[in-house]
Order: sequence, then structure tokens, then C-alpha cells
Amino acid sequence: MVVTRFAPSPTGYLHIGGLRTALFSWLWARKNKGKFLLRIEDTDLSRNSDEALKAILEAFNWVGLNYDGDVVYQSKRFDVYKQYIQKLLEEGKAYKCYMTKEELDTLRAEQEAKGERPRYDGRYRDFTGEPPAGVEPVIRIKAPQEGFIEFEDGVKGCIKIAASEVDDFIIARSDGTPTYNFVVAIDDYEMGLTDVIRGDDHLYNTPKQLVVYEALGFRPPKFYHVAMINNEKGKKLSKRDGALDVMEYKRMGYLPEALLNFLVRLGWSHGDQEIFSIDEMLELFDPKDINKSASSYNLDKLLWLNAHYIKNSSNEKLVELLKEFGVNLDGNEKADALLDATKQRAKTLVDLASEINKIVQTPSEYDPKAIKKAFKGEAIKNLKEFVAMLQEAKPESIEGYHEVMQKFVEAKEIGFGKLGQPLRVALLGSMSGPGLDAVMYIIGLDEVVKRVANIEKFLKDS
RNA sequence: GGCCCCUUCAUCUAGCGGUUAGGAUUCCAGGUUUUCAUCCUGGCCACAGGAGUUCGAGUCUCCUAGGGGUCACCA
Repeated sequence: MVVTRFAPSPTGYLHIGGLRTALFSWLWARKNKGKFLLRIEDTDLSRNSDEALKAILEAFNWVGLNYDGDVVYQSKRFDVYKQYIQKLLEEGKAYKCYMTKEELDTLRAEQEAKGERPRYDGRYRDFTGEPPAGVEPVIRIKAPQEGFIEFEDGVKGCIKIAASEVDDFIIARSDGTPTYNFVVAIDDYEMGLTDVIRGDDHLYNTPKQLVVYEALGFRPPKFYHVAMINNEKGKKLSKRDGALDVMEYKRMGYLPEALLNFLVRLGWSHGDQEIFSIDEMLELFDPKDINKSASSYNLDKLLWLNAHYIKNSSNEKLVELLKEFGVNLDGNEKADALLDATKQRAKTLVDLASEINKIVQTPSEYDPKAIKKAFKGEAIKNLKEFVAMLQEAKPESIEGYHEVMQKFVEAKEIGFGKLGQPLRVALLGSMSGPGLDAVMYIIGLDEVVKRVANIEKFLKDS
């Protein structure tokens, strides 16, 4: 049984780095019919926020990551941690340290002045004397003093860190609350974690957690440390270049499947394949294939994927999604034609909504360049004759409109552009857009007549 | 600074001792289209540098450089 987890601290929203490790963990658990657990690391009582958890769950819900069982809150497990601390104290594997914060600071300053690595000097490790008065002690765990702490990382391979790099770190603050590396080890054990997939900013926490595993006689899980995602310049991701709230991507018109597809390919691949459905990810994902090196966030590729998924979405689905973007096509009998004509050209749902509006709404202004280019010579006369022909024919399908256009240019012995350009400007206000046969079918004959009349008036007035 | 990790086109990546170093995004050109977009075809572009090992190295070893992470009574 594979058990994985996502364990954020509730200090902010979920960003794409977190979402990627969550995705990897989720995929690995689901692929193996195992469990994906959610734990909130809120041992620092001063920095908690309910909002953050809500934001994370909202994001999970949007992209479709589901977790098993109840959310575990570390802040509700202090009793458990206390018992373990007591146990370690009794067994002599942890000890009280009466050094004050101030003393620690001066020690560190001295060490740094000497060019040494700041490090607790172990002065209370074997202390048996009379403790100084008025000092609430912290509890420190006894870390090995010589040799190496080694573990096999599923991504990076064998990691070997000298014991001298790991000091007797604090497992309980002077107010009695337990600290991060201690509770993580306990929870990962008690929750039955088999595989811990997390960002490689945690790589250096692993030896500390292994010290806890060792002291408690727990068997550690398999660790996978995945490299960071950098921005497009290869620097640390910040809010301006992608470390946004995942929900911000929803607002920008991205589809969750596009975002997930984008993220799964950051640091992981399967041959030359670029497009992965969730089912394919589940079939193919394996954390052993995760890359060692950091990857840069590439907006163009996300956009390309998003366009791909929009193009391949059913119209029914798009109708639902578009509601969030101010376009309601419910009950619109031209909805299919409208979406067929526009979904090929949108990179985001925001684009799609504006493409639709551009067709549906009567143009209120015209691109001056387009006017100048399209309305030369016989253009307006042709347009009026064409409209007359339409009124005669009363087409009722895209093909019908197309036939009329065809007949018109043949009869007049002109190129398609001679009709298309002015007609396009009249109908859409600019030189670009979907096929005019589809546009005319969507807006209907009356609206075509109206828009042609509008531009005729506009030209006369100017 | 100490320690640890990383390094193939601009970007995401394939490669697991013998390849014209492949794919994708971007960009460019051509085709398709009434236009733009889509789509199709083609093109540009990479093994950080240096020593080894080897008949042969992007692939193994070492060094250098560059990048990142981490050094809390934060998580």
C-alpha cells in the first residue's frame, strides 16, 4: 500500500510549486490504489490562518485532487507529541537545554566571527548540575556526533551528510510546543506514509527527521525531493511570474487539465509525449522518473496546452465554463456554431469569451486601418448588392450563407477578398475573425442587414 | 562562507558508451484560409569549460565555472 501526503503550512494560498508536488503525490497514491493524505502543519500557533486552508482546499477542488480521510491538524496533536518528547527524555535521547535565546545569539555571533558554521555547542547534552534559575528550557534531541547520516533519495540518489552538520536541534520550544522537524517525523510515521514527495528545499530537513526516526525506532519512508520550479529567467519564482494562487489561473481562463498537464511535465516526462490526460498520467507516472534539475516556468507552453484543451473541449463543457466569464449560452440555439467558430482561436477562456462577444455584439467602432483598407472602389456598392442577394436567398445554414457568397463573387467576377474584407469590417469591426459564413449564420440575416446599414451610415458621416 | 544538490537548443525535455544528439513550446519561412487564428510542411537553435578512463563519452571519474537549496525556540 502506497501512502503519500501533502503537508502545507497554512501561511498562504497554494501556488504552482505546491500544486506540482501535490499532483505527484496524488498520482503516485492513486496509481497504486493507495492513499493520499492531507496534513496541515500549523505548529507555530502565531502564524495560523483558516483562510489559507480554505484556499488550498478550493484549489484542490478546482483541479480535482481529492484526499483520503480527514485533514490532520498538527495543532490538535500536541498531546501525542508531548508523549513522544517525554519518552525521549526518559530514555536519555533528548535533554533539557537551559541556554537562553540571547546566549544562543551571542554564541552564533562568535562562531560566525570566527568563520565557523553557527551551531549549538551541546553544552547541556550531558548536563547533570543545577539548572540556572528562571530559565524555561527547550528540549533538544541527541543527534549523532560522528559519522554520517545517509539516505537513499528516490530522485537525487544517495545523500550523505556529515553528522557534524546536524546539531542537537530543538524539538520543543521553551513554551512546550513541539517544532517542525520533530512533528513531521512523528506524523509521517503515525499516518503510515510510505513515500514522501516534497520540494528539495526540504532536503536538509531529512537528516534531522531521520534523527527522530532513529531515536524513536521508527522505520522511515522513502523520500523523493523534487527540484524547484524557477521563473522564466531561471530565478526563484515570485508572485509576479507564476507563484500565483492556483485559483488565479482559473480567473485567467486556464483549464485545470491544462495546468495539470503543464505541471506534470515540469520535472517529469515520458519519452516524447507532451499531452497527458489524467488517466494517462495515472498510468505512466512514476516518481523514479522525476528529474534532478530545477525547471523554469514557461508561460508560452502553458498557453499552448490551454489552447489545446479548449479546442478539444466539448461545447457543452465550454458553455458551463464560460458562465464564469460573463457569457451565458444556455438555451442559445446557435451555441454550437458559435463555439465551433471560436474555440479554435482562443488560448484562454477569457479569449474565448471576448471572441464570442466580438461576434454577438454589434460593433460600436471600426478599426480605422481596416476601414481604409477594405473600403476602396466598389466596396460599399458590392456590399449592398450582396445584402440584397442574401435577402432574396434567406439562407438557413452556414453552408447556405457560403453558397450565396460564392454565387455573388462568381456573378461579379471578383475575388473573395473583394467581398470578404468590407463585409468582415461591417460585421466585426476589424479585419480578423472567424469565417463570415459562420458569423452571418450565428447573428442571423436581420443583424447582417443592420450591421451593413450601420457601416454605410458610418462611412457617409465620416 | 560551510555543507548538499544541479548543469543537453531561449524554455520543457528524450538520451541510460557507438545517434546526422530526437520531440515539444517560442521564433522564422512556405502551404491552407476571404482575413486573423487553427491546421499542415519545412527551417533556425543545445551536450557550461577543462582534464582523464576508453578503440570510442552528452552518457563514467576528477577539477573549474555557473545556478539553486540550506544553515531559526519558521515551516
